[in-house]
Amino acid sequence: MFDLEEFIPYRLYQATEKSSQKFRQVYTSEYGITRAEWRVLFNVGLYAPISSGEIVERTALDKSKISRAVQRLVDRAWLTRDGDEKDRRRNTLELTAQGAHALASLSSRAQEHNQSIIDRIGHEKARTLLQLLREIEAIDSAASRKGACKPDQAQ
Amino acid sequence: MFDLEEFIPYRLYQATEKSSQKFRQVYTSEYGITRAEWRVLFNVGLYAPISSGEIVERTALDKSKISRAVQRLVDRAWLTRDGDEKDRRRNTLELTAQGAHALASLSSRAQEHNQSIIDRIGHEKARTLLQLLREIEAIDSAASRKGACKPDQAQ
DNA sequence: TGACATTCATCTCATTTGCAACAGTCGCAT
DNA sequence: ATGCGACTGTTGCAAATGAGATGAATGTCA
Repeated sequence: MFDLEEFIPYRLYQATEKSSQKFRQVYTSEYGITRAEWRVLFNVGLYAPISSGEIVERTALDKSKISRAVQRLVDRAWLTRDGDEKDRRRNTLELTAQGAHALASLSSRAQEHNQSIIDRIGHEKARTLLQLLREIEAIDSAASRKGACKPDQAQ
Repeated sequence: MFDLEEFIPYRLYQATEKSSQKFRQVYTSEYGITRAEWRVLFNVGLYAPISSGEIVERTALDKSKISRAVQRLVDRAWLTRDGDEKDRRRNTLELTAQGAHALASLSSRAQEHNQSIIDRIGHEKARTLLQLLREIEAIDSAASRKGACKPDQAQ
């Protein structure tokens, strides 16, 4: 009989939720942003100048979700969104000073949070886990598909 | 500097989405159910008779989400929902024959899907991964909290 | 017993979400 | 240049969602 407890996507989901809980408290309660906004902020911080579409690829979130998250961050003056000069369909996103400050603060909290997880399970195990997760992510979704695979989820 | 790529909750989220993509196609396109409904179905299959509240605890999904998922499955005649005789606030959920049939079918698909992941990364690595995920899940969220941690998430 | 807090599930309502449709832009063959 | 398909990001809309309120059942304790 099939055992739900051994079903890898299920275990991954549960571990994701558990490991995210506290940090979600931080960015929702203290900073008033959503997970999508947090994703966008971090990605702009690391890869700016970057377009919305590139963030969609990196995060595998729906493009409309990214579009609206970007809009809210621009409204909050954490990001600037300028038209790309070479391709005017695209946006170019960058941090404002205020956004950079918020990101620095959140980064620090994320670092603490990550360290507490690593401390909990041990450094070696954490390294192993990250490596395994990268292998899971590398699964080629093009294999044996009937149609295109959609990102994001209803849950 | 903080590295998003090494942030365990982020890697977990990405791996979860990637590993769930194809199977989500199965239960959404072919069976027309949501992730929450799938969770409920499996949990009732494994632990029936079970109440809505117990599923909330097991899945860490929001109680209203579970309530509505149960409602839809009852409407679809995959579940029965009877009042508990000893505590009439509670529900007792069980599969109908039709629900059991759907679950058996979905289980088989889930088994295939899980096996394809295991084949991809290797049996030993899969075992290691599951063990590590269980350790992550076991993180005690009671440590150093200010308020209660909420389950589930936005987005 | 009676008063009152707690628990369970559902429901309400404002907000968020995913999907599809859309407008604007580009690449490229003609 | 022109037509046309592919792409980028936004928006409309129905459906899903989360937080808190509600109603009913139970527990607690004097």
